[in-house]
Amino acid sequence: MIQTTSEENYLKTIFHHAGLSNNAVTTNDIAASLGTKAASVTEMLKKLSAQKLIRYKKYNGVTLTDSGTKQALLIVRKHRLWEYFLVEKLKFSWDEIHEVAEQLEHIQSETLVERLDTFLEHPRFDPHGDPIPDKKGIIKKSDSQKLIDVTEKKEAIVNLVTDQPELLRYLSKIGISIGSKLKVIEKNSFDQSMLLLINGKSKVHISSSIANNISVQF
Amino acid sequence: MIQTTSEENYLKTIFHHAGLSNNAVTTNDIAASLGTKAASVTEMLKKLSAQKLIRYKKYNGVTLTDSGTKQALLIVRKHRLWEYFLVEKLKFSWDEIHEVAEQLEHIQSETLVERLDTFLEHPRFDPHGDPIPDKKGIIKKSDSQKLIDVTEKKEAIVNLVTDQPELLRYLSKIGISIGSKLKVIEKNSFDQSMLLLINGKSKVHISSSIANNISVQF
DNA sequence: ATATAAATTTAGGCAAACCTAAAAATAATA
DNA sequence: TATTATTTTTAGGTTTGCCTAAATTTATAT
Ligand SMILES: [Mn+2]
Ligand SMILES: [Mn+2]
Ligand SMILES: [Mn+2]
Ligand SMILES: [Mn+2]
Repeated sequence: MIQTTSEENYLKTIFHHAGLSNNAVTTNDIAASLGTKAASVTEMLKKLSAQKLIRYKKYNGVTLTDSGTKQALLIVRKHRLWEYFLVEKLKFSWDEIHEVAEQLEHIQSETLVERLDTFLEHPRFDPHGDPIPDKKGIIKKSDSQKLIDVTEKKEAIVNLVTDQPELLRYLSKIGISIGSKLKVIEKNSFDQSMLLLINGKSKVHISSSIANNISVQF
Repeated sequence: MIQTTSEENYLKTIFHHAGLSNNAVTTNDIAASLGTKAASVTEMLKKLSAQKLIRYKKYNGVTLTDSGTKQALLIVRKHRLWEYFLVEKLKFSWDEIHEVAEQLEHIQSETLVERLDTFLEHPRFDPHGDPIPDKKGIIKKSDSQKLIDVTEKKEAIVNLVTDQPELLRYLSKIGISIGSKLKVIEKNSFDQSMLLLINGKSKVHISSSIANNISVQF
């Protein structure tokens, strides 16, 4: 069965909130993410539940069924493939793409997704480092940790940042991108802010809320 | 002001029916094209008229205003650019693209259109030979005539076919594509059917309804 | 010129997706 | 535990874009 754009957005939001272990997601969280009101969410949950895309028990939050997860993964796949396309082929910068991908992810055509994937040579990560689910919905998660949790003073490589335009523009400004080498020079235990050495060159001080949105691997 | 997908489809339909001289288009024609009912069309015409995208006088059909024409041209531009992309980059065949382009043409992002156009190196015609309006909405129309009107027995080159999947598949089957060289060997004055020589090789008999959907130049 | 037919508009409804305000259930706190 | 606060659901509306059926206007044919 084909979903409406709105239904797809709800599925995707539930997926993002639930995390890999498919935790229950609350009505309010969904409303906040989608910029709608709780009453609207409740209505939609009933519809999705009737289609067996979610498990819904009044007042108990929702989880995705296998079918719902599959749908959500396909939308995420499309979103990330399009983001990759926009950056690699159309030369968009990483902070300009999310909005457009939000529209493109709803284009209905199985052929389109697969041919796009082929054209792009099966990319594994989108421009923010988020993994692109394969055709079967399989995501291989790389081992990375949040920069804020890094204690060692070894060199770390940026492999994931949060897809938020303002953050992304700020990171560009201070010279951080996917693949950047970071060394934590100093960590303020009071406010969790950090002094970083970026690519062995510039020293930059970042707040904890920035550090919380960057992940690295060693 | 931003139009809904539905409004955009109405504008585009009116544009296609009106032709270059912007003739008045009837309610019924619009309804037939869009697969809606006349009553629904009347309703939408009022909305478009209120936005000054069309000139509408009850019972008198509609014409596009300059603003409406501009909008319609942009949608046509997007449709054709995406069709070109699907064929040239994603290796779709010319009969598979219309449906997908119908969706893609409604993606809202000026930057996207312009970067796509640049990426594709400013194509002038879509895969069916339809001209792609430039950024300013200017279409350069090539001098071509319908195959059905060809009398001379000179060699003609196919430069435009109607974008209808079934027709396109049939043309592919008999070996006609954009750029094919055709010579009219025989013309039946009773049913307007023709015997063609295609690319100097195969002889094929086509009905008038096929000949009516192919245009050529000399 | 009338009568009939066709095209168009109006009237009244429906479904999707949103809303606000009120009611009900659950959670937190005194 | 009783009270208060928060979360969620229900009830009742709105807008968009569609529908059918009936009324109206315009076109066609006798
Ligand atoms: Mn994104
Ligand atoms: Mn992303
Ligand atoms: Mn087309
Ligand atoms: Mn075309």
